[in-house]
Amino acid sequence: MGAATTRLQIIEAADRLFYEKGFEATSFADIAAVVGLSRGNFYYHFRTKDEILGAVIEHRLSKTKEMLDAWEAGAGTAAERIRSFIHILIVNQAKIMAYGCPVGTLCNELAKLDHIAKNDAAKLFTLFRDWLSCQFAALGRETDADGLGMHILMRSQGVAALATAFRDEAFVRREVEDMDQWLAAQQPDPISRPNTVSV
Amino acid sequence: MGAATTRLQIIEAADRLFYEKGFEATSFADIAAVVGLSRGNFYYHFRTKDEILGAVIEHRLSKTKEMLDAWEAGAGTAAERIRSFIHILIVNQAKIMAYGCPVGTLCNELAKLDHIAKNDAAKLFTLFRDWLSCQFAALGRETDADGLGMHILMRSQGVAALATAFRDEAFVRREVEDMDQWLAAQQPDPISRPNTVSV
DNA sequence: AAGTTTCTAGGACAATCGACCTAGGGAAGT
DNA sequence: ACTTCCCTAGGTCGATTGTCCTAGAAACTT
Repeated sequence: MGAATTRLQIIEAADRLFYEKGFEATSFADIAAVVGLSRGNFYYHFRTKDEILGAVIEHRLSKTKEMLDAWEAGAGTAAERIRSFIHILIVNQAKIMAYGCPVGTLCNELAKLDHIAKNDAAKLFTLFRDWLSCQFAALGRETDADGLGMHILMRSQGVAALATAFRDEAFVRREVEDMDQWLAAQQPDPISRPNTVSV
Repeated sequence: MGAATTRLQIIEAADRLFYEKGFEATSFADIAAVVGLSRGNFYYHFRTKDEILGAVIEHRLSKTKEMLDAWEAGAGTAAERIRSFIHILIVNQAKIMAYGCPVGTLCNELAKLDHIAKNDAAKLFTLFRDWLSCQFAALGRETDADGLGMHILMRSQGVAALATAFRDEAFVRREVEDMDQWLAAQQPDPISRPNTVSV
């Protein structure tokens, strides 16, 4: 088995464990046990825990970028793409109710630890933020696209947090529906329409 | 110095450290150092870490209950009381941007650890949930009071999560203002008005 | 086939963790 | 004065942590 394969296996195992157990609560031994490696061999691939964390964040960034690019390449409208984002809460409901949002919980843990990589983890949020901003701009809301994107991001974070605490499926469904309705009610910004722009 | 005093000092130190560093990342030694106790003496007051966690949660529950009761006893309207809750995000902005919401982050950590006390921590949310539900009922929204309360709770959780990740004061202000406007737009439920109730 | 690089296994390290024990200080009551 | 009991200090325990080292197997090159 190639080193690249083993490395990827380690990253994916660490990715899952960091999500399900938390970064600090996951030990070298935990990851090695999942992949089926000795702790010594493990050290060959990653020398420090921070190194694994960096690789996991990078891996998540590229996976997320891939997902967003795939949505972008799809045939739907900008509104449909935003709906795809909102409905992550439904698709991943079981995991979110058990462990929360992978991005939000990691950022929170690293913030508390005052970890060097806390800003890198926040880049995952920035990825979603910029993508959402793009979609709202495509919807004709160039003026407040970033604010609208942050609003959707904020709501999905809030739903995820309460879903973990209360484990209430009906609540998640209700709030997702409310977000859908909110999105449908968003109209193109009149200020940005060509005929109203002051030239 | 009385034992009760020492015990309270330990609880308050643990409360702060659990919030700022996280439950797992806080050690016996950390708490003892803050209070100025030896680890041995510490053991006299609390035998296990879970015992401290239980005391901290209980302490937070009673402090929160006290705060909500004080708001309830105040002279304002139900809408003003709800606004008091929303504006926690402004009052505690600095700490929230550094460490997130004390309730949300603790619930998340305990959920990941699958800790025995995770449901006890969630009771802190229930406290806010029930109180908010009461306020919306007093506002004339008996029918969907719980849903509206959960909505506000959800939003404040979302704002706290993104505030920690982005450290953007303007975002917090904007979203708090949006919540205020949303609240002001809530009208009494027509179904629950006496003249429309079917008797 | 020989040599060289890549990968793996398992042990060892100091440090820290939660947990536990015991000896003694000190105030209170008799 | 003396006993009793609440409180404190410091040491110790095994387990686990992240980190590191070395010997050897496996794979590739020539």
